[in-house]
Amino acid sequence: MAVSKKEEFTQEEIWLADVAKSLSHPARIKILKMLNEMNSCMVGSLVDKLPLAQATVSQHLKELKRVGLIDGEIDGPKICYCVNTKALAKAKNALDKLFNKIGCC
Amino acid sequence: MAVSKKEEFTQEEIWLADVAKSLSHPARIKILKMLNEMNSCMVGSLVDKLPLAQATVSQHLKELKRVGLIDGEIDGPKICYCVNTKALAKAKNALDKLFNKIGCC
DNA sequence: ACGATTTATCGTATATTTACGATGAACGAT
DNA sequence: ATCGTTCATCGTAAATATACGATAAATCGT
Repeated sequence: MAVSKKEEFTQEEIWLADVAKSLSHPARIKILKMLNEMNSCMVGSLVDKLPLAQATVSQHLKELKRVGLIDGEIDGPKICYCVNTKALAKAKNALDKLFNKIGCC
Repeated sequence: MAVSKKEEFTQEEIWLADVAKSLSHPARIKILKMLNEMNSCMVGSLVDKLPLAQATVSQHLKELKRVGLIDGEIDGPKICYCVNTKALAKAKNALDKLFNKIGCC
């Protein structure tokens, strides 16, 4: 795009769009599910179960971390990722609010 | 990307990611709100209230239509867009389900 | 039929996303 | 101190997204 017009919207709209963007790839949806289902949340475990290279998984984790949906905790040479339940709740509430608002035409 | 790996995920994950993608731009968030708030849902009315050119708004509408969140109804030379409440409810339920599933690590 | 109005589509430029191999940085173990 | 393990980052290539002006298509009114 020539220039982004995103800054012309409200902070709430920009933030919500950003959260949606972080959920806009099936790998990231799956990662969020896996972080909850698996005992271990090391990056290697995720890479093993995803059809993606380690570098790519790391990029997806970075995107989820960017919007705060997950946190990474250093554990020796490994890193344990986990869902940030607070951020998750905030996102859920905002999306619920949006969906409730837009009912019908 | 060299090649998309999206087809390696479940249909549910792909679809949910697609819905999230359609919500991943503030203009599209705003359009959904406006379609509900405004009496008229003609494209021209949307263009008037958005900081974007007509062609760009049309593109955003196309994206929302692609995933089924809105429908367009021909009304003479104009087109009246409205939210598809059924698709909206489906999206809301799927997102709720996802958010409820992923609690904590 | 003609002109005005409304919206979609085309063409295009630039930015961002997705993907991977290679490399680097941090740590534990020997 | 060195080696293997783990993960992030860099560099890069290709796909997709965003934005706009210009143009086409459809419709209504005259």
